[in-house]
Amino acid sequence: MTETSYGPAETTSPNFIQKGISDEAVASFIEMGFSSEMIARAIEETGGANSEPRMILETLFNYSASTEASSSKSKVIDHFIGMGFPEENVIKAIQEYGDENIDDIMNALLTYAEVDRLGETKDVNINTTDDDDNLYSLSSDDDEDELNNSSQEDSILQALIKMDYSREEAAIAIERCGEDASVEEVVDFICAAQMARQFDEFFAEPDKKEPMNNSKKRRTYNEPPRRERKPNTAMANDQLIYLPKEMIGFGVPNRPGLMMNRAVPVPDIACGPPFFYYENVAMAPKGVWATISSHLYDILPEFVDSKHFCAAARKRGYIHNLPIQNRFQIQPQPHNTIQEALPLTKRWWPSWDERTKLNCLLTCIASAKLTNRIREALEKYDGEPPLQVQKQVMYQCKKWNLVWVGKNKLAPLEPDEMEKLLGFPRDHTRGGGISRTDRYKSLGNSFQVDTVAYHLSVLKPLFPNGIKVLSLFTGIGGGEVALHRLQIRMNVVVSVEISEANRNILRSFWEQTNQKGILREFKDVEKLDDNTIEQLMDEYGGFDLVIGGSPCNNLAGGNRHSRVGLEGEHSSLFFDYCRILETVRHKARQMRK
DNA sequence: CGAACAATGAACTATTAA
DNA sequence: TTAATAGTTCATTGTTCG
Repeated sequence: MTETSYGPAETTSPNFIQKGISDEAVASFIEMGFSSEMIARAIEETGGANSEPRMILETLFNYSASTEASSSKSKVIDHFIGMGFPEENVIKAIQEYGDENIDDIMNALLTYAEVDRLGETKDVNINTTDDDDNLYSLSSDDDEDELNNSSQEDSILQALIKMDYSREEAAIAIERCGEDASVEEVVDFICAAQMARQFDEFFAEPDKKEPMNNSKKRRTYNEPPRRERKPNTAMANDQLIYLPKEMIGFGVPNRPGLMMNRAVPVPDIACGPPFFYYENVAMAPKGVWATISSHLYDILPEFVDSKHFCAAARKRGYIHNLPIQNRFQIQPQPHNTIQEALPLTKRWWPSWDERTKLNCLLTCIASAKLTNRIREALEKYDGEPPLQVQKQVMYQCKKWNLVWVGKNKLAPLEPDEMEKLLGFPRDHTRGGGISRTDRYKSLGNSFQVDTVAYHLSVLKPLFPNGIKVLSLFTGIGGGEVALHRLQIRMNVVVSVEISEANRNILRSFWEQTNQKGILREFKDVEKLDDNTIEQLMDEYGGFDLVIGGSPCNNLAGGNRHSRVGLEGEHSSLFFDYCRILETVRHKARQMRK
């Protein structure tokens, strides 16, 4: 990865920019995640100075498609890097053992990791090298209290911890699988255990079957501790759904734990068509997801953190009746770390800020005064500030998602950076008279496109001739952008969105991407009555997909004022989602007869 | 000038999980 | 304990447009 310019005054452009291709075009390719080398090659191949941006883009897509399909080697490399092994070790192992035998590579990597670890422990105090790469390699300094155990069992434990399993979980799994078990076996065990746990949690009925004072009742490890405080009585009889420790849903790319089938199948009554896809915040007040699930055919939510897809966290629950096999990612894939996604920040990132992922992108940003105060505080010190100061700065960085934009200079994300992290095209929310504040608001309330597209990708082979979509709470069109980037043709989109600014954004996206299908816009889900829905279905021949995430204002943790649960003023619109979905499904059944 | 709108910054707060 | 969290309200200042 070559760093080029970092400020408007710099004029050191890469060579290919002089060849008649506009800077903007090149910048947008880089924006999309293609490397300078690839772009140069694509320009060369499509006619040099005379090539058109469209042709270049097509060629670039072909590159990424072909590397995806033909190079099993790069796939294997990605696989192991995804597990958390350092890239250099992965390449070394593949050079040594080829890319065929996964087990051999795994064993080699474990050996390297072991060697590295022993090496590290010897020179613990020589940790303050100026090597920038240190920032981006996985740090495992926090394991210093457990040294000198080089048994196979321990190396497997280390590997599992590197894969982000908890020490406790990994240790239990190793114990159950026996000393001689391979890493794969242990991972399989953990996955099976996760599935079983999901199943148990969904079906366990603590209130009915066993009295709560039965202390023998086995508690799952992520069950919250019992409190003296009385639980919310409105929810006391509801079945609770617990959040999984690792928010990977039915699986995310490049990580272990991919499920081939749901632990709890979709009940017959909810099986498509039409398909539906519902989304909301994962960390809603207790009992909310149980209620949501009970209103959506008791389908178990899929909880996914978008940090597995991009450089920002976004913990969300999704309830849908889509198949889960053969999912794929949209291309080009987003950058995986803050430093890759925002390359201009890399230069200013201090070594004591170890973040590689941002926290959840919200609707509010930090004040300029705050970042200025931090700058003034940091300027007092020549080198690294004292630990206590570092700690306070990091607290603010994490709280407000600040990034380094200059020496001692922090700033909140710009709207275009949020667009990029969320998987939208550049300037998706720009123009059309929308204020900056409203851009933040709309973006903060949006889908993460790569995550949603991964789930929706299963629709591509099912609808080769395009689909008809009913999009509720459309917002800035996260679902539509996902479908577009999946190259699934949208024959009809009936969109319901209350905000005029957001409707404008979707309409201009529709025009800019030359959509041939019909875009029909409504304002208010509450006013979309059953008659209208049936008329629309008659007119268009039904819907193939009902997609939407209902308001989370009254569920979100950030809300100090009215976090009152699903019945809140805004969040209760969820019930309109249910009403509309059921109307569509009922009508669809009638139309099939 | 003055109304309307946009931006700013601070003070709010509690549930949940690890 | 620490950490995270698609947020709301309100006073104030800035900006635009007749």
